[in-house]
Amino acid sequence: MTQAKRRPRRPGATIEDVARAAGVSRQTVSNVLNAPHRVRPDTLARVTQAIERLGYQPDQSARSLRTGSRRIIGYLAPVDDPFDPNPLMGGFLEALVDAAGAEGHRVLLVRPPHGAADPRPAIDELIAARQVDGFVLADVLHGDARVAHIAEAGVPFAAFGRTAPGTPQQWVDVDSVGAMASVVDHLAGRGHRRIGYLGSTSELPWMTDRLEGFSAGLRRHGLDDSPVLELTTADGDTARTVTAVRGLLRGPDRPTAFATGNDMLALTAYEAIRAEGLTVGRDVAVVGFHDIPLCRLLNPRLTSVRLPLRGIAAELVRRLLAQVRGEPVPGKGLLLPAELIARDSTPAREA
Amino acid sequence: MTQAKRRPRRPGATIEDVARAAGVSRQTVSNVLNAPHRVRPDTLARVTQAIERLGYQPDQSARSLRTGSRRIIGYLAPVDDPFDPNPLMGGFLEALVDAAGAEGHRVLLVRPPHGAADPRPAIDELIAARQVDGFVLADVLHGDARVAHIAEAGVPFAAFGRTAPGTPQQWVDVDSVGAMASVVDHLAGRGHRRIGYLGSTSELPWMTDRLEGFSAGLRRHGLDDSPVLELTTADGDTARTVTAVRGLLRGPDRPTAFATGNDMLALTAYEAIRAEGLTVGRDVAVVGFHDIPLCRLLNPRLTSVRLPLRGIAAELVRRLLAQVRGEPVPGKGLLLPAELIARDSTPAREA
DNA sequence: CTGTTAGCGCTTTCAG
DNA sequence: CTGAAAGCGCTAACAG
Repeated sequence: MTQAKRRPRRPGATIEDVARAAGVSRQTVSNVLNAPHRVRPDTLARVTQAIERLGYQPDQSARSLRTGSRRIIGYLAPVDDPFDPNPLMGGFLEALVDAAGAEGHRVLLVRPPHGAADPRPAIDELIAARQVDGFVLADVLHGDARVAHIAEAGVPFAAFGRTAPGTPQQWVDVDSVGAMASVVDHLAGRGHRRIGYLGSTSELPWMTDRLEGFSAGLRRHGLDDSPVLELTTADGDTARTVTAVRGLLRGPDRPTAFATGNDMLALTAYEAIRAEGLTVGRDVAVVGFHDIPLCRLLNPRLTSVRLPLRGIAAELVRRLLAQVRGEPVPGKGLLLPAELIARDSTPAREA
Repeated sequence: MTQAKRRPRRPGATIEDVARAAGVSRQTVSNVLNAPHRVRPDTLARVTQAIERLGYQPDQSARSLRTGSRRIIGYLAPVDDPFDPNPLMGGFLEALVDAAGAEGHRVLLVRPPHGAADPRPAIDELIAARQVDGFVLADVLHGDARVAHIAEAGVPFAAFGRTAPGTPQQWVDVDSVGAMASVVDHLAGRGHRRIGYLGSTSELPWMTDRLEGFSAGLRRHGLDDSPVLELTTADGDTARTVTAVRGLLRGPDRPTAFATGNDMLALTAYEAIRAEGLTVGRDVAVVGFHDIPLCRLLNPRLTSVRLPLRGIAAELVRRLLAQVRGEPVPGKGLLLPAELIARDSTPAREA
């Protein structure tokens, strides 16, 4: 009685319970779980059945203590930038949880406390308490302080976004250049010869990549000496952006299509086009970037570039766990292609 | 040497290292951490210093194994509905991580594997592996299967959204009725007498609450016998919604303002208003709901209702941990007020 | 192929 | 107030 009182254990079955139920010893049960091939088939069946019946699962804390593997991945979420609403936060996180789950790992969310900018203490705590096997980072920039810190601590990680040359090249990223070039392909294929680009002044690598891809696309189609219209505007200042786009639409060589750096900018383009009395899609085609859910709700529905989030997540998990397990890992980063989702904002044009 | 080889331990310091460094025994170090008052001040100082110096933190697995407390909260994320983009996924999750962190807990993400609809196996695994102390659920509906399942398993939980009468009333929710009534207050205060409502046909409780709050607000201002304009349309069918709203705007008693069930519907209202050649804000005021980042980017910037996500998260964590610790918990749910953020889409009107 | 033994790092009685 | 001893549930050596 006192003993029962003393352990406030949840009704969870222990390995011993299973062993007793199956008439074997603890270690046999352990073997069934961790090295099934070393157990005789009939014994295995009996034990497996007992496991099922009792709903047994090893206590992860005990297992971790013993093996050193936590089966948990720490996810360092980016701080959401309200001006470039992050498609990652929704879709990528889901993809990451799925990918980790497929490998028997869970995802623990890490964020510096509200107000604190430096994520390193939060990272250190997790490492010191040995709560994670490694980290996945999103929105990684070249000189990312988090990467440097984690790398120095000698903890495995994998980054969504290219890391600096000096640090481990454990990253996966979207081929933004190629993606934006394919946007130009798409528009050129629909007969557009004057294509504007609506980007952002931000120096974020993916933003500069998109502009670069746009230029490359124009060149590929011999449009680089046709009126190239590049417009970079201050983030968040929608009204000014609308004005600028309207100016372009009134100019002599009015663009018949716009490629944009993200879906919100595409929305701004919609507004400017309408303000000029033109019809989006028919008069001026628009392509967004990110393919956030909003795209399907706009009128006309917005053609956009969908990031391969599931692929990225899977690849990140694969690389991270390879490091954790001490398996050989590719020493180079990986670039994944994005996919253009054609919708009503870029209709096929009459010849 | 063989011994060193055999344990692939991360360089983390152990309690023994600290004890040795401070010249005390292990248990004294443990006491310093878990019962500081039982340690002599000078000893405490010496040990604390050693802890700092070594960057020591208790191994969470070992601690969990011993105490039974995991210091981890499982978060059951809602499956994101593309037609009612969930403001929770971003803001609420951040708020939850913060609130949990303030109580020394971390957040583990739970989702059924991609494709699988039933979240219960995922929940059961977590419980059986004793990986979490309890759950926080979001987007909880009255007859929520997850709640029933977790409650039956006898595991502590706290829900964002009201649970059914039969189940434990461990929930926190937004006062949607009051919030929408205050939207009417806001509009009535700006002189509007004919206010339309743009909602959704969905039977989601918060949506019906918003409509109810709208009606209550009208009544409060004696507007309930003025032309009450309620419009419920099918989710996602933007084009049809625009048409319907345009119809209202052409009618005899044209509304001068719209309250809407969410920000995307407000965006649809913008579109309809413009299509009628009217100006949003000046001719027709619009109020959204959720205050997603988009609100600040629209032109004019959208007045919207901001959910008290931080308050909700804090209260959920408080209630959950009270259960975990066996402290008394309030047997009733809690309703928190939302806040109206006035912007340019509802300008003060000239008399 | 199965059973015995030891110990991961920590907290918690219980004596001193 | 501090030291010794036990054991949480599990896995990995080794012996049978």
